[in-house]
Amino acid sequence: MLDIQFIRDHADEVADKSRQKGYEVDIPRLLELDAERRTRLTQIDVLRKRRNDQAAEFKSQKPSPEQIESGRQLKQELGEREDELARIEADYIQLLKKVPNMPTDDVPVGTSEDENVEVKVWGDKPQFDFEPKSHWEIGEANDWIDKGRAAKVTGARFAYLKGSLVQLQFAIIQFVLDTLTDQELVQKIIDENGLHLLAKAFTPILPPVMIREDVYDQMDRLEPREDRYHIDGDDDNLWLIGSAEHTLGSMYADEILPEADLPLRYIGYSTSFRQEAGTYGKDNEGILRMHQFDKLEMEVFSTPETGLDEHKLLIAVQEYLMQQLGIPYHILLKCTADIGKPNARGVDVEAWLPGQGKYRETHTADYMTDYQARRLKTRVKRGDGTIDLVHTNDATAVALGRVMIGIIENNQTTDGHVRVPDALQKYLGGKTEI
RNA sequence: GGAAGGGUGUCCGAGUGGUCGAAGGAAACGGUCUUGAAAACCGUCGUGCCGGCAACGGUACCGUGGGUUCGAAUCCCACCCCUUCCGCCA
Repeated sequence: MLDIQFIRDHADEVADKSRQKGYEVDIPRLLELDAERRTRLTQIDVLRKRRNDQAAEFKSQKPSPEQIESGRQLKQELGEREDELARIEADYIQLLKKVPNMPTDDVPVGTSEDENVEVKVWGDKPQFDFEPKSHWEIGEANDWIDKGRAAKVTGARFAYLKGSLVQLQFAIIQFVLDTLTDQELVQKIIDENGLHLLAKAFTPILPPVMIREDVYDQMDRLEPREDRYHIDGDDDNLWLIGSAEHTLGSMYADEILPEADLPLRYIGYSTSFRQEAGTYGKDNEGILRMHQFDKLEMEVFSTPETGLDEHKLLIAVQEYLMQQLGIPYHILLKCTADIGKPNARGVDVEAWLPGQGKYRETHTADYMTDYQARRLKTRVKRGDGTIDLVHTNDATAVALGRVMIGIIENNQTTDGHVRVPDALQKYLGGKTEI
């Protein structure tokens, strides 16, 4: 949610930028409701003061029947006014929640993901003296991926992963955890990128994979619901998370953190669940688009001043990991239409997939400024005693399925095996090929 | 699932109808003392909203929502969450 004071002060800008992000919000109507709400609130405060004064008077001397009657009338009027205000406020909040976060100045304006801007290309695309295969061809040949039996048991977009592919997944997990918990390495990445940040390692964390509806909504990630899985229960209102971000970013809701504790950097591991609504027929082969996939996710809580640098740190970590794994990639600065409602800035890393002959998204980095924190009420108490909303950042460290596709397709050998990236060999018992 | 207890400020914790935005303690911040530090002592010390240039004033908030009352942290109802014991169980 955006700060109403900011909207009052920058009404035109908010309307413009909301439109650029693809959200049509009636800002004049919102301001009208805001003004109405404030007028009513002032009137109600006057009535409340009268009630409080009266009550203070009655406590010292017994009220007469007439005084009790006037108090009763006051209560009734107050009740009516408060009901009116509640109705106005409900409309006001509903509209306020629709206003998206404002993009930072360097976010390109665009109307679809086609207008994302390529800002960097890394790595040489591998040259093969044979026709490169897709990951599903290699996966099936090696008995690593069984979608047929998964379809029987759970339906489309599920898979059994087997054998060496599973060991590869655990090797990547261990590699990433070792990397991000290494404070010296984090320091090195910060220094190399000229960031002004504390060298603090990431804390590994296993979050819940279910989330309460109210918290999901506060994170501003409940919509579109068609892409979420709801869990039916007698008295639970739980959803399956679509990303570890959902339960990581909300963990400090309603808390005021001491500034000395920041930044809080987490590396979470969890399964993610997505209905993939509206993707019928898209990416049906292989394991690129699944209803269920595992992911290592970074989440950072920071002061407002360091939020943007933390965002850049997360992108730098993504690059470091891809380079260590030797997967060619490029980076897209996402345009206004593609960054997402709570985002101020967003970047995608896309891996080169020789089997498909194109780049496909493997990572995303989202900078939310204080937009999520405002509704979650996650705040920081500064050294001088003032209270501010924290800034939140989340970013993929590794989406296991998609990164494994990158490894399989880029490192495939003539005889249909896969070369293990140097960085992972020690986690696979020294194996150089699977 | 059964039984009991409980949710109060950054934290711990008192408070069963008006004198309570809330005792006391801790932490934090400022100061005195000290060569310095610790200790001791003094002081400051919740958040949101509305109005105001500001000092400040008003109002709301004691898990959430409703109710009773002239008046609710305190009484009633519902819900959420936590703890303990029993049952079941990876």
